[in-house]
Amino acid sequence: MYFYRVNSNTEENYLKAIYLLTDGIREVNPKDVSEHLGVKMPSLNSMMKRLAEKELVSHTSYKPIKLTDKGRKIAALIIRKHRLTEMFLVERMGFGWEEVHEIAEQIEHIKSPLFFQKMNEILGSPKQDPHGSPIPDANGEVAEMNYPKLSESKENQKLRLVAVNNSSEDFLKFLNARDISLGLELKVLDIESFDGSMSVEFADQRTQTLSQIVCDRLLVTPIK
Amino acid sequence: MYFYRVNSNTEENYLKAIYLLTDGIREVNPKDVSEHLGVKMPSLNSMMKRLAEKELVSHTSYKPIKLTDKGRKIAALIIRKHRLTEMFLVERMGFGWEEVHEIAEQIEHIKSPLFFQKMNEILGSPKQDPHGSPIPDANGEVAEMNYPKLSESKENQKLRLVAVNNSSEDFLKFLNARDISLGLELKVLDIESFDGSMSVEFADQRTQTLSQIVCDRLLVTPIK
DNA sequence: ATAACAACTTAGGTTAGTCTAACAAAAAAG
DNA sequence: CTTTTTTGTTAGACTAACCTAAGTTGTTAT
Ligand SMILES: [Mn+2]
Ligand SMILES: [Mn+2]
Ligand SMILES: [Mn+2]
Ligand SMILES: [Mn+2]
Repeated sequence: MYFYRVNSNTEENYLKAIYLLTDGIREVNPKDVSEHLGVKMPSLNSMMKRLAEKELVSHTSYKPIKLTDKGRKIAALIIRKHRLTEMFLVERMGFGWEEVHEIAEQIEHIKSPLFFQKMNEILGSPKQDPHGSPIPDANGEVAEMNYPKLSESKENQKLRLVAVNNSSEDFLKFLNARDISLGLELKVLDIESFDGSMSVEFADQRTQTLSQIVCDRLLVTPIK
Repeated sequence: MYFYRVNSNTEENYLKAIYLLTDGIREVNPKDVSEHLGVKMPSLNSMMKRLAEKELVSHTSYKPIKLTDKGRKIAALIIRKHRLTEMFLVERMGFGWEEVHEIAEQIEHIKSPLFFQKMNEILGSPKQDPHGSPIPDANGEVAEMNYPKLSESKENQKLRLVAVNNSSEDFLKFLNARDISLGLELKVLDIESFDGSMSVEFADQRTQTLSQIVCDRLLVTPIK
C-alpha cells in the first residue's frame, strides 16, 4: 500500500504550467516556463530539481523539460479541477466567463476529492469549460480537440465559435462588449490581406471587422 | 488612500483561532492558542510578534493575548467566509453537515470578495451556518447568541435543538446515526444525577439516553 | 519561603520558495 | 570560426513558517 504524497500549491502550479505549454507530451524550454509563471530562472531551476527528484518531470542540464507519465497525470487532474471550477462558477454561481479564471486558479488547489466529485455531478460531467477548453476526465485523460483558429479560415466559410485561445479578462470583456460568445455562428465575408483582419457576419446579420490578433484567439468549427 | 495589506493563510488561521477562543473580545493564554492550532509555543510566540507588529493583536511578554479592533474585524470576516462556505456546501452542493468543516477551512482563504458575495446572495444572506453558529455580517459584526447547553436544562423542559458546540466529524456522525439534527424538538424526561446523562423524548416519540458529553455539546432554546 | 513545575521566551536550525550576482553553455550573428 | 547574445546553472542571501533545546518567569505545592 503506497502513501499518497501531496504536492504543494506551488509545485502544482509548476506542473500545470509545463502541461499547458506542452499539451502534456511535448518538451518545453525552461525560459518559457519561467516566463509563463513569472518567476526567475533560478527559481525554475531549483523547482525542476525537486520535481525531477520526485520523478514528475525529466530534466537534464541545458536540455528542455518534459513531464513524466506521473507528472502528466497529476497536472491533468489539476487542470480538471481548474476547469470544473470555472464551469461551476459560471453555471451555478452566476459568474461571467471573464471573472472565473483567477478564482479557479486558487480553488484548483483545494484538497478534497469529494468537493470536485460533487461539482462534477452537479454539472453533469461537463466535457468543456466556459472557454471551450476540454476538461480532462477523472483519470487525467483528455479528448484533444484541435479546432482551427478563425484567422486560418477562408472567405465565405460558415463557422461556429467553439472556444477561445486565451482567457484574459480584457479579451473576454472585449468579446462581451460585442456579444460574441461560444456557439455563435458566423460567416467570413472578407479577409484583408495586408493586416489579416476579417469582416464577419454573425447569425443575427450584424457585421463586424475583427483584427488578426482577435481572429487568432477565436477557435472555430465549420458548419453546413 | 490606504493599501490593503493581505495576510497569509497562516496569519489568518492564527487570528481566527484567537477569535474563537476569546469571542473576539476576551484574553487568551498563549498555551491555549498553540494547542488549538497544533503548533509549539515558539511558533506561536514568533507569530504573535508579527501580528503585534501589524497591530492585529496586543501582546506583551508573559501576558495573555487579545485581538485589536483591526484584528477582531479581520478574524470575524474570515469566520464569515468559513461559515458561508459551510452553508453553501450543505445547501447548494449536497454535503452533509459533518463533511464541510475541513473544506471550509481551506476555502475561507480564497482571495475574492466577489466569490463570497455571490455565495451570500445565493444563500439569501444566511444568519447561521449548518451547525447553528452565527455568521458575522459583511462588517464583521456578530449577533451573539448565547444558547444554553442541553446539559444545563431542567426536567420536563420542552426544547428545540438550535446549534452544536462542536463540529467534529465523529460527533456529527453520531448525531446523524440517531437522526438528531438542528430544529429537532425534544423534552427532557429525566436527568441521572450521578453521571449527568439525560433521557429525552423527541417530537416523534422516540426516547433516548444521551451522555453528559453529548448534552454538553447540544445547544437548545426553550419552547412553548 | 523555597522548591518544583508549567508557561513563556530566546537562540538557533530546517525546509520551501523566492531573489540577485556571477559564471557556463549553447545559439545566433558577424 | 570567432564574437556576441541568450539561455541555463550555481552560489549565496532572504522571508515565512515551523521545530528543538536551553534558559526565564510566574505559579503552585510543600
Ligand atoms: Mn482558466
Ligand atoms: Mn493555481
Ligand atoms: Mn467549521
Ligand atoms: Mn483555515
